[in-house]
Amino acid sequence: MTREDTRNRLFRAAVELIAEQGFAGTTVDAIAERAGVAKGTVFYNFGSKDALFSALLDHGIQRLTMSLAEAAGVPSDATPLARLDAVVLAQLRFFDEYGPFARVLFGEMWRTAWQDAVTRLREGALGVYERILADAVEAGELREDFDTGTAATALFGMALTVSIERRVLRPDRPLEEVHATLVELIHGRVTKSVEAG
Amino acid sequence: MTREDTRNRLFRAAVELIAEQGFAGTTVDAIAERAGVAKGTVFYNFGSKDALFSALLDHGIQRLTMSLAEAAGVPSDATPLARLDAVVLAQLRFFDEYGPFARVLFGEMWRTAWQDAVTRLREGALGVYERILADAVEAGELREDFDTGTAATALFGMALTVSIERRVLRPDRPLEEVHATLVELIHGRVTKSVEAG
Amino acid sequence: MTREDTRNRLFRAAVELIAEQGFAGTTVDAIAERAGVAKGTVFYNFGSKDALFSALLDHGIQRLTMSLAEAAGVPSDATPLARLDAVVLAQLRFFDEYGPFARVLFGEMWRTAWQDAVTRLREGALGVYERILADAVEAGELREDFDTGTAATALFGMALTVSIERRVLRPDRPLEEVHATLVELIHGRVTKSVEAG
Amino acid sequence: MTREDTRNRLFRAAVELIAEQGFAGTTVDAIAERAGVAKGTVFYNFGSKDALFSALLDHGIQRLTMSLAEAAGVPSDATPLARLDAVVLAQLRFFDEYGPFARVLFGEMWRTAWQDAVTRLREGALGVYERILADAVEAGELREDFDTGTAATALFGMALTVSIERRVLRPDRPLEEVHATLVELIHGRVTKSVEAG
DNA sequence: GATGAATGAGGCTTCATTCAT
DNA sequence: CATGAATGAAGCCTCATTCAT
Repeated sequence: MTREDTRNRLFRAAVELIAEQGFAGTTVDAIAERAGVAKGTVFYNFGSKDALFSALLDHGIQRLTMSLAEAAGVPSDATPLARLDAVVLAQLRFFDEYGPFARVLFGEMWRTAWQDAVTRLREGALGVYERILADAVEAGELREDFDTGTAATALFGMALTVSIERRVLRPDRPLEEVHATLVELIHGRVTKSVEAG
Repeated sequence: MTREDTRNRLFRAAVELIAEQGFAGTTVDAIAERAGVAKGTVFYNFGSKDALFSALLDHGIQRLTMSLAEAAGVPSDATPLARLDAVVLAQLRFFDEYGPFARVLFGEMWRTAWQDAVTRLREGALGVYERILADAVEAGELREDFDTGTAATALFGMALTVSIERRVLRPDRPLEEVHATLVELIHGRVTKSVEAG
Repeated sequence: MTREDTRNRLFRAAVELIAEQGFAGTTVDAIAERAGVAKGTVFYNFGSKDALFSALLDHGIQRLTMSLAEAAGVPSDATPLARLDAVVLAQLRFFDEYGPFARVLFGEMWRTAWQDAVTRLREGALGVYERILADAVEAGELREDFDTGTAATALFGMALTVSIERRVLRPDRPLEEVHATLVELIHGRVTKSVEAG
Repeated sequence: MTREDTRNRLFRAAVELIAEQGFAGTTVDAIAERAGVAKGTVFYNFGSKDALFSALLDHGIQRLTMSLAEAAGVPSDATPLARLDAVVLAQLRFFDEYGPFARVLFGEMWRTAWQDAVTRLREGALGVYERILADAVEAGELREDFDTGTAATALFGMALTVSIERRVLRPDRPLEEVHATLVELIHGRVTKSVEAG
């Protein structure tokens, strides 16, 4: 499957380069060179730089969604809270493994050009968070009119921002410690002694 | 002060356009046109497109830092927790008012080109969060080795992400409700009934 | 004869597309697609895009020449003038049937690249006109030093231009009316009343 | 007027090159080089290669129309027939002087891309012919239902084709002889002895 | 005979920057 | 102080052609 091989190599090269230098800062020349093919091959396989990026976004979002969804469902009888922790950890792990993609998502996602991708992200990754929160509402753990949409975005953005900052400024910090801090934050340990006091 | 006028108009035009189309997607031509001046004037006043953007980032970060710092300090005798809420509200308000800037920050901040700006952001805006958390540690409200740096980033990223999403997808939602949701999240209301149960 | 089939389909596709978009505006990809074959097949059968076009021009010029020659010779004892009318009608009919070819001829014939084809056209189609005019000279119907070459070109260009314009702007107009107008023009009806007066 | 100078030089260079090699065969690089400016200047002044060509077509058509109209109107009391001869001569002269333009017109005019230009040509240059023929109809020199539109196209195409052929194959032939031949053709000298006989 | 993935030279276009006015 | 015409490096993209299957 030569064709598929070529596409995959281009994919990988594009993700890496765009993560390093942004979409605009990455030339098709560079992508082709890193993939070890001629420039024309990029266009033969994807039609345009934009289309390549779009396919790339789709692919990443799909993988991210699957990772979070899997974490959210195992074990299926866990409390919403436990599942929330698992999803946050899954998100941190995903961006740890596919670090470049986090940067891409962060940097380019809000361009109006990729609104479709944003929609898919909302329905996919954010949807996982939102469903857990909705379960918590249903289970009586959150008040009826809790804004699960905003909260889902907040949790996702929190993990995303922390992931990027860790990569850029403190790559040596263990993932588990970061996760512990976030969990503590979410679970209200911050206010515990205050409320206790 | 014609000079200052021109600079301000260029500033505003640049922020708006970069927010809409990103840094790379914004041309100096477009900035000049929206500001109502000739293209040469941009270079006469700022030297280069990068320098304009850099000045713009600095300005925004400085204002943001001041907003957060002010919120953090009034009233000075409040508990760390109350001050944290106030800072989150201040951040939401800032991005509500200077919305385009949030997008700029979100999209371009992590480019290696603007590392200085990131550093200033850390020392400024994130510093405000971090100091409050440090106060909480000192006050015994958080355990000694709590990672205030990561938590500060998480809180900042949470408010930032929510601000942008609100502007893009739900601009009619009252700011206060969004703030209430975030505060609830941070304060552990999410887990309350669970822990209570 | 699969081979011949393929060649014919490529021929038709090429003529149509080149007529619509010109030689340079027509891609080998488009020709292959319209012919329903793979791109490589074009090169397998014709060697190059230029060679395909060349073969196409030759074929068209040969057919055109045959059409005109046939009209010029039947009946063989007609006056030069009657034969001229018949040739003009034949040319109009030819371009009515092979309309796209007229556009191709019109648009690309004068490129220095296809000088050979022009030569063949001169010797063929224009030659038919020229021979009739020469007959008229010989028959004393035209003065000895009448420039039959220029006149042949003029008559040919007249019919060609009118053919194209009819296809583009007035396809509903009956061919016979167009022919009548041209004949009237050539035969000097334009000046008749003047001369009569 | 540096700007206008530049535009004019680009104009001239473009006409020459496009006449020599066709629109598609002419690169913007070549146009810029012949005009003695940088490539970017072409786009600064005309926006695109297409726009340059469009402007060029417009300009040529306007000039051609003016030349023909002038010839058609002087002297104003001449018979329609005399004015027709004058217009044919004017067209030959125009293409003799602006020879390259004839090729451009001939080769590119029928592309659907330039339909506007074709419309202007019809209303302009062809209109001049048509008006004279209409005058002839009104003056009783032509029958009432004579198709002046088709005849105008025929006369125009005749002169156009002859002009190009002369440039390509017989540039030494005096213009006046060519004109004489065409006039003879139009005026029915071809048929004279026949009708007389 | 036919295919279609891959190529790479070459084209059009963009745009930050310069500079003479 | 400000202008805007001009620049040219650099980018995206097209497409005729090749070749292994």
